[in-house]
Amino acid sequence: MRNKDVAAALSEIGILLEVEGKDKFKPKSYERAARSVENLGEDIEAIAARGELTSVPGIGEAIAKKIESFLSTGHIEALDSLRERIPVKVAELDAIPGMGPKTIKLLYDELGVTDIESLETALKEGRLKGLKGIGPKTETEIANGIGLARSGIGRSFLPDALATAEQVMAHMHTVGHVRRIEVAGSVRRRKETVGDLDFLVETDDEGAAVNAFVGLEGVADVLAKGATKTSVRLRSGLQMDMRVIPAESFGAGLQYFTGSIDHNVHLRTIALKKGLELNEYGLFKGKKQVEGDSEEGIYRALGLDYIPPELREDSGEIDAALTHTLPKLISLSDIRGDLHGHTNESDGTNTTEEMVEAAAVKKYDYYCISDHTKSLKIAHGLDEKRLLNRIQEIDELNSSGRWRMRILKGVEVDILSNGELDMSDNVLAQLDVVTASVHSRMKDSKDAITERVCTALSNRNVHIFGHPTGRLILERPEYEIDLDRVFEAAKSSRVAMELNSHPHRLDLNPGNLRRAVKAGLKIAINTDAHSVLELENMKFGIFQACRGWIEPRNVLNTLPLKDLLAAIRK
DNA sequence: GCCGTTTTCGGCCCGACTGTTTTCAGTCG
Repeated sequence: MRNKDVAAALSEIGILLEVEGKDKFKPKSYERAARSVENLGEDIEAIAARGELTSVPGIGEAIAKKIESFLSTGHIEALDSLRERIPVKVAELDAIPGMGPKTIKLLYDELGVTDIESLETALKEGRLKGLKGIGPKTETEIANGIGLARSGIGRSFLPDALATAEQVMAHMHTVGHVRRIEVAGSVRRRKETVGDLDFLVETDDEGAAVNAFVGLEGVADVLAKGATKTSVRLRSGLQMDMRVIPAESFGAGLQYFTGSIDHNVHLRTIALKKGLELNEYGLFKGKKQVEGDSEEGIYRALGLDYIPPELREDSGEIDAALTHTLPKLISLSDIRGDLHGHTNESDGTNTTEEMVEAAAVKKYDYYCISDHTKSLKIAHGLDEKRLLNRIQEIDELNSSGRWRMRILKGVEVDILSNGELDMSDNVLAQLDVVTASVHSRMKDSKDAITERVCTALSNRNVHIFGHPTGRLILERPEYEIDLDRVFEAAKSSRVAMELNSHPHRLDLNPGNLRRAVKAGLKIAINTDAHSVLELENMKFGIFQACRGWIEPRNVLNTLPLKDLLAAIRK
């Protein structure tokens, strides 16, 4: 059972209640709970098993009971009876831009529309005409919305979104009469994937800024164009919003549009309790603006330490800011080396020397070459003989004196299905850093994978557990694994958890990073680079580490070489 | 339905834009 399924069920209850229209606030509770579950770092089943569901923000007694029922039976009675009363695929219809609960209800009551198919038929037959509140433009909007929903345009990976944002900002600077432009939203929070881009602009010529924005290369559609807010959709499907904000409100605007929504709601509640009011134009006492030009000022005025965007998920950061216990987050400059990288000896594209040279340019103190092992045939993995040759080769490179940086001898050894390692112990013992990873039989049972991993980590030659959950974002879910047991085993054998920095992996996720550190484990932030270019992915690992509240002292590869080697020695 | 430095009841973020309206409801973020 996946968190996504639980979130979808809660969200459906929320939308159905909204369509029903009896209560204004109940639907919001379900939607809040659904968001909370969706963004949970941990498997909801594990939390339920501990009886701690109500400790999740937005989940109280009633919703906890419903989740438990869903986990054990696959059903929620309240959802079943709602579906009976309103037999409409509300999630499907709600996903159409421009369609909300009121429109769904109207179309169901008047035309019997229950899903995208019947909506399309009703449109084609012209049956929407004459309905109260639906004119020709709304009809067109719904028709276009169906196309968008069908095209399945979803979320973009952070690196792609960031690259687009950089291009937009550069262009706006040259033609948009822009004094200042920032990207806010989930991009600024460095989420793994983002659904749209939010820009904040300070300008001396609003008209010029708006025209520059709607005239950007690749704009397919202008969704809204007002005095301060403009929305466009690119041909790629990505939606971009721009808000024009005056200088005295820029910090408030940045804070507001960075979100997350739950962080903001929490912040506004604190403001209200202090007799203040917070909106995108500032922090107000009555009509008087108390703060607004800087984010720092707003947090300070609310009695909070400054909260970095990566932490703004309403997952404890506001309490920590109140009590001055926020983490001192890691940054890219804390990283002294990279402990996981491939070469063309296995499935990488560059030679060992090319990878080493590129790592040296980064002024690392050390770089670890860790190719795959023999059972990963598709990656041309190394057997004992080839690995021994590599050891000798790296010794020679180190003694050549060509680099000040130390090249570490490593391997990414496969964890076989019985928990044994795909390389003999006496060869592993000759290496500096051994990362053990799962690359096969990912659909085995939770018990099988957990047992297999715990066995592997008990091998005294293993230093790091690579990409611990095996997920590929937007592509492949995590394999089922009991991380609590794995963390326990890793703690007793002094094995670190990898934070794999590849933007499609980012494994461990933020919630699991926090739990790993809480369990007393060290984190190794590695690129797993398969090419020189991928060494740049370290920054995405750092973003993710920040989202996981990681401090430099939690991380293995912030240590100088000597300390690193001492730390992993067993 | 959730939640608590106005705590177990009574609130619940709030502003911008659009379309179909003659003053506002619905959607969105």
